[in-house]
Amino acid sequence: MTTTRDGAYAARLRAAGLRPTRQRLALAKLLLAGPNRHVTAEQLHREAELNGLRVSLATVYNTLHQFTESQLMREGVVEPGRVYFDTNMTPHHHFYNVATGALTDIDADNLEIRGLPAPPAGTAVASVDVIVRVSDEKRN
Amino acid sequence: MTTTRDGAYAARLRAAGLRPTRQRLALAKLLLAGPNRHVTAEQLHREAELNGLRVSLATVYNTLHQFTESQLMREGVVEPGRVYFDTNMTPHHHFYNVATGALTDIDADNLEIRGLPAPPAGTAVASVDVIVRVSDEKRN
DNA sequence: TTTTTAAATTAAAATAATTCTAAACCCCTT
DNA sequence: AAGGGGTTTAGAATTATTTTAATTTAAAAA
Repeated sequence: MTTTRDGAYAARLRAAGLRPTRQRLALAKLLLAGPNRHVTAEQLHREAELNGLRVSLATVYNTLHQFTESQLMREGVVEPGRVYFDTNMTPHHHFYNVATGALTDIDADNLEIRGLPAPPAGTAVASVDVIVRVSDEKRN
Repeated sequence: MTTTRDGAYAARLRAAGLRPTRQRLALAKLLLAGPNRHVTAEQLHREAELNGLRVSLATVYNTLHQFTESQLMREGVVEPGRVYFDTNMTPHHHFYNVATGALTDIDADNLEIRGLPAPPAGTAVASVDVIVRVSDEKRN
């Protein structure tokens, strides 16, 4: 009965077809425990090291991409050079604070976009991404 | 009366506070004559050379950024690594063909977004960007 | 268990996109 | 025509990311 002594994250990784290695498990825990987050590879790498995990940056990149392919998270850009990985897999959009770089989720459920023209001939809409750029108010 | 014998592009550059140098004039002509376009620095560089203009890639980057600062065009990203410069200065959004990379403008006038929540405390909306990802239809 | 195998990890090199540097150049004013 | 400061340029440097080739490790086979 001690055959499959496995954590919940290991199970999720296996379900995604990924072997639950030490580094993948640790990164999954950092990313997927607690609330949704937006991270860069560099940030996650630093965070991992602070938590005592020794991983190369290349592995962080690999892992983030694999997680993205496996639908455990998704990838996006808000402006040139600002790539982030997002653990929120529900349909949503973003507020993007141009001053701080902070991203805040906008639930797609309450958002309605009307007046969208037909997509170019021969194509069909796959997804819609809304980025609302915000800046500090009161500033003149 | 022959004092200001200047083309229309030279005038636009001057108005933007940019000296109408040979390369800036040539790039402005390539970019701003004809219909609106979406280009990468690399593309514009190649195009310039095909048209007999000798410019370094660094100058193309500089020029595109200067034009962007001067509101002659704007800059955007659709996915990591895909940065483009857009000569359409009217409020608009984009269809993005993920297969071909093609961008098509969506006039913002007819588009309505409702249900947007209040921006994070202390911030105000600066702009909204909608990217509609499309892919070839009929594909299964 | 031990062995085997294929996948995962790593450091380091490679690549891609963009920016910087310092020197040469050119637009404009005088 | 000349001078000066902005502009261009080749090439080096930087940043972010990917690849490589060797080493390690998880899982399957023996």
